[in-house]
Amino acid sequence: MAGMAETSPGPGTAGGTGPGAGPASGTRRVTIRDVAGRAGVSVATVSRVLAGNYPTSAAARAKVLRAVKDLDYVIDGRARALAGTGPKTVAVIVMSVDSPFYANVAQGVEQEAAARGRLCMVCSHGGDEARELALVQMMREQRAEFVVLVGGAVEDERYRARLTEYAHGLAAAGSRLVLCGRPAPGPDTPVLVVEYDNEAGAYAVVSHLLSAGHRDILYLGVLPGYSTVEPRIAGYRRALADHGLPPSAERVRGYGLGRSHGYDAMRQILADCDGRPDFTAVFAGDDQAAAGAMAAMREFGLRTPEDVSVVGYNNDALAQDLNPPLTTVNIPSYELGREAVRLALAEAAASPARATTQKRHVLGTHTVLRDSVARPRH
Amino acid sequence: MAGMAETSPGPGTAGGTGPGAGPASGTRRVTIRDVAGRAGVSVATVSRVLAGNYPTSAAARAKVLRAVKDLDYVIDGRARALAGTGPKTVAVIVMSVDSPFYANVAQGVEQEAAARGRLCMVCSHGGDEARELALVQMMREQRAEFVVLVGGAVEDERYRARLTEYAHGLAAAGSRLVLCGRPAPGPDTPVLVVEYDNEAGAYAVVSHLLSAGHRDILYLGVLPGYSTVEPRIAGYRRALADHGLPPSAERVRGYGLGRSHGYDAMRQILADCDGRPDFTAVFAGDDQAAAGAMAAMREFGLRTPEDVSVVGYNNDALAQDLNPPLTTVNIPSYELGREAVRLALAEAAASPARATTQKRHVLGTHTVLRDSVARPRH
DNA sequence: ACCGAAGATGTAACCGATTACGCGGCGAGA
DNA sequence: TCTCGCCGCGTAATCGGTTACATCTTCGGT
Repeated sequence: MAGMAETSPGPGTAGGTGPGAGPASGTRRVTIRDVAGRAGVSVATVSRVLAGNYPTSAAARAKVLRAVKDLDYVIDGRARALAGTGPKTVAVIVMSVDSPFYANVAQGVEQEAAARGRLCMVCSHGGDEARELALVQMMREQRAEFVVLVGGAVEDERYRARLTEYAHGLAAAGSRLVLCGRPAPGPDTPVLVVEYDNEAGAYAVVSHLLSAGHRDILYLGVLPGYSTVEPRIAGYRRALADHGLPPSAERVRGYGLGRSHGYDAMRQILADCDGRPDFTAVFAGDDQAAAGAMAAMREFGLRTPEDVSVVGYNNDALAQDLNPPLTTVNIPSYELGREAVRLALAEAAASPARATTQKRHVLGTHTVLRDSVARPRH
Repeated sequence: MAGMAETSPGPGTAGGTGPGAGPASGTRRVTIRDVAGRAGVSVATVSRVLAGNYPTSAAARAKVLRAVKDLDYVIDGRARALAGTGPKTVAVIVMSVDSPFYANVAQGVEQEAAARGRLCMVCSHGGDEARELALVQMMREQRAEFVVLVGGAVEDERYRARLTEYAHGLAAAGSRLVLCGRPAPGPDTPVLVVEYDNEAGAYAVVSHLLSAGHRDILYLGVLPGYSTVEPRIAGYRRALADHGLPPSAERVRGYGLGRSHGYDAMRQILADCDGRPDFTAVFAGDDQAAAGAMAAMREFGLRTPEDVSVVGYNNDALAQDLNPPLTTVNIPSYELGREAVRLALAEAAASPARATTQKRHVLGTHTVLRDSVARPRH
């Protein structure tokens, strides 16, 4: 099907049989009543034929289908939704679809939702809290089956309170809030959480640097209070400590993630030390920052990995095309999205009445080894 | 807040309307009638207060607002849509949100639509035609104000026919089809088109190579019949011809775009010529392919741009992080999305009744110069 | 020939909003 | 004091579907 076989006279040409069948003038929308009239049956029969969930005679079915085709009838999704049938919709709200991480998560949600017969809305607020709020409200109004909120945020008390309000509001409407890549705002909030282990990923990749012989490792990209960044720094610290290094070995520098922040921060750092860094390796908060840092180092004549080793975080597509290809931590962004949907659906099946529980899934990370790490010079 | 306790006797007790008044357990959704009951006014008043488009007394307004807050009432977007008010929705259908180009266009549509009070659904079919069809159908059912279809496609007769059917179907439902980055399927189809000048972009970047002294330029990345690729090859050919080179100078090789195709094709080519290429520059069909080609060349000991110059197409974010940074053709992907929305809305304002016209906008491209081009060796 | 079950279809009551229409109350002008 | 007009508000029709319930066949069993 879907083949539009049976070259029906296109909607433009559909003249044919009926009275005033030409869609050319009739500006009113074609309703189920029109179909019923043309087929000579009742609206109930039309509805049943179209839904296919009730026995109908072959004769009636044929007449209805014919009328539908003649009139080019398209059922009204909103009316159908109002009546309680039709496909459910789910929503995913991200900061921006430009970023590969968000895009991947959104893609995962989309795919899994589509596979389960839901249609999916992807919306973005560009970091604007007011817009985020408006989006959640809209999804509540649309009676979205659940809302996936993805990405980190600065976890201050005010924001946590807001999240709690979202969750309760959604729950009250029979819906659900799913947090993706960010922790729950509190223990009693009815949210579903799908996370990945930020701290462990950081621990592993820093351990990799340590076992390559590095002792002076710079962490690049601070974002105070940010829920995805703090654990990475914590993992960095724990790795250092576990290898017997004193706290004085910690070097945490540079504000912000993303390419330009990484670039600017590294330029500043290298300028301050006159091009002779006191570190032999860099752990960048994300791959974009790593790319920026590498660009800055190149400008100072520092080669990767001969002079300074570099590792990143995220395993963006770009990581493999840097020169040299970047060793980094893979986060299962796509799976994160799929899992969010699965979790929400499973939860809805388990307790259809009202969301009250909180569930949490943690997906694993792993470091992917490429060519940006070597043993330190000395 | 969102405390939702407030000892309200539960929605439904106010009017005592329904047969078998809801038992304590069945948490029915709170409707406008519940609000009216609690506020001691009629549903009309509630609606008017909430819409704010009709004079209401301060007393009534206060009571209604109070009841809304107490009951945590959220208006039903579907019912409102059915009644003909509420925000309109627009849809954008892409191949995948993973790809930077699609993501950018989607972002542009999203932003512009949001700025104009529409809510926006982003959906993707992974190149699956059946799914694309289903998506368009769904958007028709949702009565989307317009549907943006983005990206190239192989332009065979069958596909063109399909597009024509989409357009007519949407037009019949009072909606509109907007094509983004792809030509109209025919002159009489009611579609809106926003394109960028593929051919001119290719012409410009190849001219850049030519004026740097290159005479042996390889085009990499064929995709027969594909609407975005063919013009690039045409531009390449025209540039060569305009510089007085004979058709025999044309070298068009390699099937497919994307990183892996570029990598594989270049490996094959270099293997065939034993690492001694008969070209001094490469024009890759997109930046990803350029990245792959550069990786392959590196494996053969060929440096960019000292041994071979490289240019790409798209100006993906990745282009600036390749080593060396890639000279490429910028396409205004973000603007493409915004313009699609503007065009559709302008058109809808112009002829509210029924879409019948076809409009076309072409956005410009420009080449961005970076470090991947040098004068040829000899 | 009669009765009841099963099957197909029609009627009308929903779903939850918006809004045209009509009515009561109140202030102003005669 | 009696209208007239306006303002605020309630009643009910409407949007376009779904579906419980009633109705009308038709058919098999005895």
